Amino acid sequence: MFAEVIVEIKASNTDRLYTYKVPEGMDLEVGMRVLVPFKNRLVEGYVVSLTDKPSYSLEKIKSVYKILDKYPIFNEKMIKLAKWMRDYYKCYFSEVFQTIMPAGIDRGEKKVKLVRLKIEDVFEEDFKKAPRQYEVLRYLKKRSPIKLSELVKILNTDYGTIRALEKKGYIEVYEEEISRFQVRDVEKTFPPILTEEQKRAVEEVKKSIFSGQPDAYLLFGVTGSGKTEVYLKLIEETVKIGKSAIVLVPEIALTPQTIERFVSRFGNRVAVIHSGLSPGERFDEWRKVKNKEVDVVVGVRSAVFAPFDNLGLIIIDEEHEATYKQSDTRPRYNAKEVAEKRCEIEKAVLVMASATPSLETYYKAIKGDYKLLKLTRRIKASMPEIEVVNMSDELAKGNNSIFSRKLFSYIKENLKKGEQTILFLNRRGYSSFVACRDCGYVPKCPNCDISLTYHFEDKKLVCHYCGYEEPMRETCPKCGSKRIRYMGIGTERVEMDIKKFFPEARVLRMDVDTTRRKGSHEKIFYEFKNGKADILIGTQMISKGFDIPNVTLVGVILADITLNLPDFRSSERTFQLLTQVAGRAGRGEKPGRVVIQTYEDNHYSILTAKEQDYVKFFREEIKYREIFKYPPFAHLMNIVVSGEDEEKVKNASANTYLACQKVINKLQVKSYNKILGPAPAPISKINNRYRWQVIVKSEEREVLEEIAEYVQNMKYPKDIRVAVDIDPLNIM
DNA sequence: AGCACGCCGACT
DNA sequence: GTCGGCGTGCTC
Repeated sequence: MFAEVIVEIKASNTDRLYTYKVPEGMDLEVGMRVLVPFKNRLVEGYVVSLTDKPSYSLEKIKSVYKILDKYPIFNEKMIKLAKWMRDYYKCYFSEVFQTIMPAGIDRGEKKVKLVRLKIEDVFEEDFKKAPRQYEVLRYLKKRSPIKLSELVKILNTDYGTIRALEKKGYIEVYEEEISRFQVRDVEKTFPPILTEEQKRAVEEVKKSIFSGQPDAYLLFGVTGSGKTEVYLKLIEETVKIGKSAIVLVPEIALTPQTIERFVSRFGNRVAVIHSGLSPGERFDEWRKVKNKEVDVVVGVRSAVFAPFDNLGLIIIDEEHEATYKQSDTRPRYNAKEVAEKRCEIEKAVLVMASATPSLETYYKAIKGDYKLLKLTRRIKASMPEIEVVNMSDELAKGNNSIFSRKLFSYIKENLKKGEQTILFLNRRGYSSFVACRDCGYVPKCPNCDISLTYHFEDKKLVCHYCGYEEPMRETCPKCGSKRIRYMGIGTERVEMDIKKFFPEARVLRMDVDTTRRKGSHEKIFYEFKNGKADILIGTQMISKGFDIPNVTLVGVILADITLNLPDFRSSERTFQLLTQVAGRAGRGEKPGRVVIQTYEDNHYSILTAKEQDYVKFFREEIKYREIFKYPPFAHLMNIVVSGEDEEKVKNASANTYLACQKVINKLQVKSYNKILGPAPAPISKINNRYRWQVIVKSEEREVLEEIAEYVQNMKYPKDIRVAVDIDPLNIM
């Protein structure tokens, strides 16, 4: 018997199958990890298939050295998915396997040290000089075995004492595997009665689930229309026929409140995967799935690889969210595409859901590639009233505060009525940059090409890219002037101004700076939900999953921040963000209102968000996409060349450009294509590395794949790095 | 002649 | 990725 193995080496010329002999008596299975001799050392590898006839000259074939797993970690379907990912994202097999493998697998099962009494007959006189040891033995007579850590804690003794007893042979210290599985203690809830719309959606998808037809749906439902309830019902149906379900949720929406909804319905049959898990905990959740202890996984991007072998349903909540795309590490995959492929392989049903679908998804839905389901009405409440305020008018009327008169009076009213307010601003810190009024000097990060953001609380200037910090000086370091101007606003500034104008208000702020510590996110959320504060100020982390009935006012402090980013998706992002934030208002009995402050009150993103008309936004935006050949009418590829020597980076990116052209000429591409650049990336230096980029547009993804393959195998100077992202969601 | 260094290719 | 082979060029 021979094993075809992918070796754990990240290089293009080793990214293929190697054949090894399976020694007599070795119980090797497909999907296991092995240690194999490679050249003159041992490397880790993944067994992809077993065969009788080797595809390599027999005399050169070596033998598998060792099996690393007790059971296979990938099944045939996952290996098929891995192959697809390798071709589709143009990366190495080993990178895919590493991605779909649970982090922490080598940590193995968690072990606990236990202490057991070996000799029952213990005489006090033997321990005249060691009373503490005697104490331990006396306790063990009552309770044995016991956890070592517990014993030490209870008797307030030390490990030396234990070791001494072990040496004398009175006790034994041994290890035992434990599962970190804790039984959750939650009240079970029962499904509410569904609305007609919800029922219709459920019935439709149910048909596909039952028939095993790998259909893909877009569930297009306005905020507050009860999408989660549809998920829960569909999962219930899936589990009923003995299959399992995966629910993908964006990180920021994976709040305790969301988890609770799933857990209260499915109890302990749910595993949760979020980014806060340690590798060991991650592995535990993975193992629960493997051991069939759960039927449902709720989790972030990587949960799409949950090792179910009877998958029936994948749900992607907030389908439009960019977090589903892995942009920093290879493979630069999109969990949405992977889910679609996995469903195809497993004959499972895919349900993508959003109140503001991505242009690509909605386009496919109306073309018929996805089945479109709609939820048009809110369950409890009506849609909130949205007003747009032009901030230049405010300025013209002599109001130079960051609050319009309208928003100001609404906040005041809400405080009086005891109702809650959410203020949204998608930028943290106090001011986005500072400038000297006299010489115009703007402090910049020495490592990155970006101005420093002023953080008032710790009186620091901070780089939001590399984390560089320096103290805020009172005088301009260049000309010594004391007249410093604070440009642009952040959440910290909003908080300060609210406290200034409404000293009686209880205020909370939620952004990266206030949620750095574990659990602080939950803490702030519950404090606000339980009415311990009147106003919550935050960045986009407050735009999702917040279902708080007493919130009747939402203020968008400045919508233009997202609108003016140098990215063709900025209109879409703005519309989505505004709709999502607005959706936080008036979710209970009381009606909600929303005030959007902006300098561009005629922009269609803002106008359609005000009207809460997604379709209208879509029709407007799709026109631009077609004219400028952006997705969904073409695919993009971003190639970022970086290095410490700017000249070398510039040269390398020029060569990259030529290579792109060469491939396109060689392929004789007739469809639309365009190579943009080379040009410095929008942030032209990060962490002392200069960055240049080449962007390629093509109607055919295959063209981009060819280029990606070619460029990634090109020879570059050794300090130059090239990062290729096909179908990027972010081209900064 | 002896060796440091960098490039290239192979690895089952 | 990593090791060894080999050519180049410098030093003893």
